[in-house]
Amino acid sequence: MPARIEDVAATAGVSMKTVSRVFNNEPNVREKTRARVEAAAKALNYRPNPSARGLAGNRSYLVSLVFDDPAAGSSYIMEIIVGMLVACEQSRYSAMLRPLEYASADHIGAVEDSIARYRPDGLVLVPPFADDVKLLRRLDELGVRYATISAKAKIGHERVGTILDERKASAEMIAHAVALGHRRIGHVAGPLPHGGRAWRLAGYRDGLRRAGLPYDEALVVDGGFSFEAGIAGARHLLDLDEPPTAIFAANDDSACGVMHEAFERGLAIPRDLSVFGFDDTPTSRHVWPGLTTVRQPCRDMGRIAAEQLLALIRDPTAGELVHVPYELQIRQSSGPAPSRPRPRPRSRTR
Amino acid sequence: MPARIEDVAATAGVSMKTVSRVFNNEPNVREKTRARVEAAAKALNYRPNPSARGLAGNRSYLVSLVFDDPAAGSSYIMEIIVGMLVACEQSRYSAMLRPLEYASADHIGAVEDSIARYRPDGLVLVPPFADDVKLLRRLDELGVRYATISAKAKIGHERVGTILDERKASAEMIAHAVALGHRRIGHVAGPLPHGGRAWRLAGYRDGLRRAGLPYDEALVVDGGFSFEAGIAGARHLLDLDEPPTAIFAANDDSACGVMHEAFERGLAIPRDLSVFGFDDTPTSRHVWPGLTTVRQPCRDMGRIAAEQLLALIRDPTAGELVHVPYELQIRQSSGPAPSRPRPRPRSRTR
DNA sequence: TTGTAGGCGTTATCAC
DNA sequence: GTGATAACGCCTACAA
Repeated sequence: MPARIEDVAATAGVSMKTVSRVFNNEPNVREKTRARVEAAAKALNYRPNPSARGLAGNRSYLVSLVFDDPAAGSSYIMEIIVGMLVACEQSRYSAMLRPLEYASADHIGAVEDSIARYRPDGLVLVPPFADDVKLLRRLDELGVRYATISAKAKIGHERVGTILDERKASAEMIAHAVALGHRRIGHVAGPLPHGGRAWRLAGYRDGLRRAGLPYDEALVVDGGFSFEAGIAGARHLLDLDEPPTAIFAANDDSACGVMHEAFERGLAIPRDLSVFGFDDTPTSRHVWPGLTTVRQPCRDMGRIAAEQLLALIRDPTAGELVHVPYELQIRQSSGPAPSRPRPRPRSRTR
Repeated sequence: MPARIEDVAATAGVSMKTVSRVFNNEPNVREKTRARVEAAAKALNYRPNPSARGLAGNRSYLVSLVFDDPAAGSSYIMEIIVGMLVACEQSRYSAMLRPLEYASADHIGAVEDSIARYRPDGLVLVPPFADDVKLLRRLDELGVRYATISAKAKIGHERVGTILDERKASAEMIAHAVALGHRRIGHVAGPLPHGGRAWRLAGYRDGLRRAGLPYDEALVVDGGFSFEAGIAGARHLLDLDEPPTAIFAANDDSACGVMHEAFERGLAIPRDLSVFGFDDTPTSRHVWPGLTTVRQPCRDMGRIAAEQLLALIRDPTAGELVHVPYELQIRQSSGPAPSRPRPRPRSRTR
């Protein structure tokens, strides 16, 4: 029922190929012809049939975002995909979501399977997939194009995508804490297989070192990116004989867990404890007090990664790794270090 | 490079059509033949080419989720789409996201445009699109199939999808407040064009009526679904000569705004003010105290809506509107009404 | 600068 | 139950 390229050609009085040229921005079309074709297309409300285009061109005009399923629901992923959609729109591509279980026995097989099924022209990978050397190597073998969104190019496999220097951002966050007078700063680290963990932890250590503060292993607790991990981490740290006056959590969800546990103990934030997060999720603005955290420009990252990927798809030598800026969001969860030892925990205030 | 249906046919010693029949679960294939085909397909790692399938079958095997762009980032949308993906996976469909601006001059045109461009076999609509009579009528005219996710079938246009009785849920929430002794209950209503507003407001009124409490217009403030709207709404309500002892916000984001404003004024929750939300976003668990709210099974809703839509696509007489259950999540933001008048606001406690 | 022929990999039609 | 053949709508290659 919809108009076909043939109809447009007939209306414009040109061949199908000319219409095709116009729609694909190919050269060798006289301006006047181009205008005539465009008018005809508009009159007929012509849109190229994506399936036909894909079949004939041996492409799917599809890029997929590969991420860890448990992260579904996070605003991070949503922002990335919306950014990707922006980039895709302009290139007549579409974007699809592939939540896969990174922890599963054969996550690389799952990625391959997804590729075989949907035949995307390329992938956008976020951590932990973006940090997985084996996966990247396999994709290279298969000749599958991909863009990575990550904290650092680790292995030279990453060719295009975005990089946000999480290590530097974390160090800056620690510097902020130090400037507020904090000397004992705890860290609830990210989950083990996740790239974010290493860089944020490294930045934490950098920050301490630069401030001339010792690195105390007792102040670092293995955590995770979840609210519950934050609670557990805070319990551990606040139960220490000499608890920290500030806690840097590896992401906002776990930072919220830290705040939660502090409140449960009757601690006031930031009077008794300062808390820092990472990601700047909507939640970080919505909690009280507002959470001091690191903003990542997720939507831009998604857009840029897709743009670079599309460039790479067009031309295998094109595209680059783009550094994107982070931004400290100083809110009310961070304040001066208590001058005196913290008061004994009061009973719950509810 | 990947195996084609022809290769599978040759390997299995049957015709292409027979392979096609096997892959599409069509009848008239002997069990033994089917097994042979499946073995051949497995050996060759054959996957049907989606573009070719779409072109030949005059379908796209694609459903798209239409939602209001500003809602991007909300976990609500993310959960819906993940649910849709589950349903799609099984039917060899894929799902795509279409964030559109509902407030734009011609949002119906935008939907039509999106359909023309991507040719989905069907749409899943969430509010406010799902509540838009004009849009639904237009889609019917165009013969476009759709499923709605909404609070109530309003107009008979909705044929398949999910319904969650937000009115009843809201009334129940008010009943909960009343049971805690609250008599003056404020409401920060949702945004005007949004279906959610009307049903949640109606439920609020139902709840009051059933408790024998008067409906006081002064206690209802036009709000929105944003954190900022919650702040503004709370300011208004808490500035009243006789402020409410409980506030029911139309969603969790605005409820967080209410909590924020209460804290800014030095009020303790729930001692001085009880707060209720709607949606059960991750944030509602992460704030302190935890927000009492209404859980919607978003992932199920997405899955069911997609399932019903796919059924409708297969058979125009199939599919139905499925009622899905809500669930009150009683957390710590709701507590007994203060027996005495609220103490005068203290200075900020930070 | 423009046009023609053939094929992409599947499904639909209809015959056997 | 099974198979041959013609679409499906576009793009690539080559020709003019």
